Amino acid sequence: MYYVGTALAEMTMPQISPLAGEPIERADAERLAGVLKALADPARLRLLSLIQSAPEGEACVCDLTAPLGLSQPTVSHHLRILTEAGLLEREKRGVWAYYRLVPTAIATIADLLTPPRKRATKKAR
Amino acid sequence: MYYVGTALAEMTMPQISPLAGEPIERADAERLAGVLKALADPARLRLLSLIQSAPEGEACVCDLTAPLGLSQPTVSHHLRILTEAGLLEREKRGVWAYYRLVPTAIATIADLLTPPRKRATKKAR
DNA sequence: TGCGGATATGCAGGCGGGTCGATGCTGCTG
DNA sequence: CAGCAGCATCGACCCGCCTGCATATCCGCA
Repeated sequence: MYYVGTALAEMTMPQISPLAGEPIERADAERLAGVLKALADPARLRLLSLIQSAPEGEACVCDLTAPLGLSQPTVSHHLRILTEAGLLEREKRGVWAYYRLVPTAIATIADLLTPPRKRATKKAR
Repeated sequence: MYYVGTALAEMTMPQISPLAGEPIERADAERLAGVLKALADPARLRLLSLIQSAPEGEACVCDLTAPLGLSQPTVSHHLRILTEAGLLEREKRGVWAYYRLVPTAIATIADLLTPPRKRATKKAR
């Protein structure tokens, strides 16, 4: 849950294909589980959704506390987890901290989950 | 974590597309989080992988305890969670209980996660 | 320089979850 | 019918996590 940010990257580089071909390795299972844990929370799913649908695709903490109905520290906590998981990126402009989705992060997770599809090593299409 | 099995079905019927267009609803977020919670565990990911790569695409508990290095009750516990989440189906033949993947369950989750696909909503950039 | 607003961090309480050992249940088999 | 093997359930322990309150930190502004 700490360097899972790198975990996502490490899983995309080599085509691990977790639920595809052969049994997944223990280390890979823990990495993927770490990223999924970051996703497996109602508040964090709503945060991702809110940020993604925000005007410029970005939002600061002060815009997110009210829709979620959670305290500011709690929202910051969730944003931290999502960022460390590699799903969000943070940019501080002045006093505000703007969060936006890491472009292909979620799609990468979806690909890792999607089973058969015949894992093409590079691009056979 | 109990009737999430139905939750998955309820989310596929209408195209909720959680992380797509507009902000996700609270109830939908909880349903999706429930299914993701079932996935967000190393042991359960390995179980899915082991079962999926088993000879006939099915496996009984006794085949799964050794590879996982977990006790039989713990394995049964995880299989129960996966089954209730709608990811596995159980068939009892004689003394053995055979588990297999629910055909499109994981792919459905992947689809729910996969973002807009350039849904012409508002964001024209 | 000092104040105020926006965030992040520390701390603590409460709850849910992963694990195991013991036990109950069911269906084979001798 | 008795014994046993495969599996599920129960109870308990412990750890991690979600949450809020209090506080610290950072930055802009007067």
